[in-house]
Amino acid sequence: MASARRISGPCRAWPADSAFIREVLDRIGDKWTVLTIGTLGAGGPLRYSDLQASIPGISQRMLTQTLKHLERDGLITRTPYAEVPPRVEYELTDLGRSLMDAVTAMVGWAATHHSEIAGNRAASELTGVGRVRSAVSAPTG
Amino acid sequence: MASARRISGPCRAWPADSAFIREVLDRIGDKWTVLTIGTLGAGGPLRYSDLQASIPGISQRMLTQTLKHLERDGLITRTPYAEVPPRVEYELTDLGRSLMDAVTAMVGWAATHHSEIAGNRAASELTGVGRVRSAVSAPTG
DNA sequence: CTGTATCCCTGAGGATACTG
DNA sequence: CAGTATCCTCAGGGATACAG
Repeated sequence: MASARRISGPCRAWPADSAFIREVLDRIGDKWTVLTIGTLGAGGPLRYSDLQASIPGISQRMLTQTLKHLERDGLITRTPYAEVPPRVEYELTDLGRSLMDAVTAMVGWAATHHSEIAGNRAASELTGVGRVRSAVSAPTG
Repeated sequence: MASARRISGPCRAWPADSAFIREVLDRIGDKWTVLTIGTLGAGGPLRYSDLQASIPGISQRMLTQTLKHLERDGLITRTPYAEVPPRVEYELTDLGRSLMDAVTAMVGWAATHHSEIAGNRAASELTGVGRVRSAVSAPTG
């Protein structure tokens, strides 16, 4: 047990214990973050209310929080205009755009394979493969 | 080609309302899923206990659930051997490997930029930019 | 060894009301 | 318009015990 890692069995070539994996997931694993980045990437500078309108279902709380996180990490810029009524515009930085590219790739993968996945899932339903919980459906003796 | 990418105000060019975006996120947004796929991708066929050992911190519940989800979607195969003691091996399918590639790209992005992000975040701490909650730190007025 | 079933707690996030 | 503050729900997921 105390011996180092068992190279022969499990392979530790992957940074499963690396903190930055977690960092990525915290970023792109949040659907609002992805949707926000995608929306900004597609639409150039957008203001708060435009973002809210463009991302169906997002709450003020989540939009604000997401924007702050993204700004904090340097993925977007926040530009307030000292006029009335108040106006604030958000825009992707270069860093943000680079993430956008990676995200787009993921979305591309999803677009390509999601029907296949759906098919597999449907098939699994029939065969009972991969059933997570022991189904409420009693076998009806 | 839809040149209708012109944007005035909110842009709906992004499938922010598409269900399959959500599907992807449900998949790759889960850290255990990513770690599991990564581990399987790096180490060939692995058994249950090897996976558990290779993914620090994962609980039996989560490992089982993750594996079932992945199997159900056709991303991995589950191969039980009728011997004693019981042995079950998990392995990526081609579909799973294709997702692995996309995930690897994301991880690559993270590896490349995470120090930059960390820097931005640290800088933001100093300037107070992007503060999510109104800081406990009273301005010592 | 390979799971399954339960309990339980934390915190993500929606709804709502208020401010500058 | 552009947020902030608060309440409250509910489900993700850890710990644990049990089964084949």
